[in-house]
Amino acid sequence: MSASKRDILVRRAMEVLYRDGFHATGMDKLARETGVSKMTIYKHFRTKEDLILAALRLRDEEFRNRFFREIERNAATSRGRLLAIFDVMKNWIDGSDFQNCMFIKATAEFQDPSHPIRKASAEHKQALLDHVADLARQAGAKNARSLASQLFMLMEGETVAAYIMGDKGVAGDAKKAAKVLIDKAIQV
Amino acid sequence: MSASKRDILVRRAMEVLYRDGFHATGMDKLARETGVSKMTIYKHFRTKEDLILAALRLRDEEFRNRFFREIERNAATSRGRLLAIFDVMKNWIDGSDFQNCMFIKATAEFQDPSHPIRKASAEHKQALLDHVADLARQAGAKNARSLASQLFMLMEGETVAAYIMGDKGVAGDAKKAAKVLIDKAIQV
DNA sequence: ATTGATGTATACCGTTCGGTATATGTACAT
DNA sequence: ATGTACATATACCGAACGGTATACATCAAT
Repeated sequence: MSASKRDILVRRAMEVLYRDGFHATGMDKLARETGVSKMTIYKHFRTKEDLILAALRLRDEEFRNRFFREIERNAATSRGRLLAIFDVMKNWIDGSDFQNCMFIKATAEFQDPSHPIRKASAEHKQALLDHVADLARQAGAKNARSLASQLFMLMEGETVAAYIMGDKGVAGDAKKAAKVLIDKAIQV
Repeated sequence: MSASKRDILVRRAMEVLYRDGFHATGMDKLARETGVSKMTIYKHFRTKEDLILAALRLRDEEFRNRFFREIERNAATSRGRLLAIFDVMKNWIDGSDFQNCMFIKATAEFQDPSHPIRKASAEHKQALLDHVADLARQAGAKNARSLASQLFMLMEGETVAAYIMGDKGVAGDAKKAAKVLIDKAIQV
């Protein structure tokens, strides 16, 4: 199997796991939907858990890259980018492939905080938070870590609210709240 | 089986499902942990799904009651109660039995939005949001629905952030953000 | 003491779970 | 043409899944 075909396996597995859940998706279904036989899957991954971890790593990498590249495209200053977060959030939520955050889903399915899947999810969120904190620091916020934490919670809450209640335009309210919090933390 | 024993079954099932997840908890484990045999469980509930729904109904009722009773106990005015939400949130998160929101977990495990479990979860969140909106209206907020939506997202984000990252004192930041948003929406 | 009704424990149903042994393909070197 | 190395399809493993048939225990009425 070529290297690129292995990538296809992980990518398709990621899509199926994101769409259908982790426990609810069996290895037979993964083999069927990725077009790679179970035997071949197990050539590359020792266990289902290892495949899930590879899928999460791919998701983490792609999501963060796309997310922050989009933000940089939308605003030039650090302060502008803090607000642009919520434009990008809206685009994500409005997109047809939005199905909650994959890491929130993963965390909800695996109960042990020391489980590798839980650790990978925590690291993903920490990386997001750290990036927001960097922006806040660059923008000259009085308490950058606190502002970042506040905006981060808005992001997470917006994601969950949009998914559970079926949107209802929460994105607008999230951005309004973000603007108030940013203005308060970064006085001109 | 007495009526109260059925209540015990639902309560214990709720605790186990909340702790271990929905797909990861089989009927054998539920029988073992509730002390009620499978046969007897199926006398009262046609399917596992029906039992889950009963557990969610119990959780919804108890959580909302406790949550808002606690808020009323903590503040007298509507405006004070909007802020007190985040003290009660902190108490919940700091409690030893905090394991994320049961409805966020349920939503993460069941992918079909029209599934009864998803509907029950959406209704729970809608009821919470409505209550917050009532408080905002009573407090004389300029745009009560929008303020409620913003505070609601903070609540959800705080819950998820605390669970995924293992707290790290997000509650303090959530309350600070809430105060700013409330002050902005309710001018003295 | 015996009967009948009801509640429950046990053992089982077919299916699917994560994971593997094996047999068949297929491509290439000789 | 034939041997060889490797990818894959199939069929299978024991265990656990959601759900049920059945045998037994309990107790009230006679």
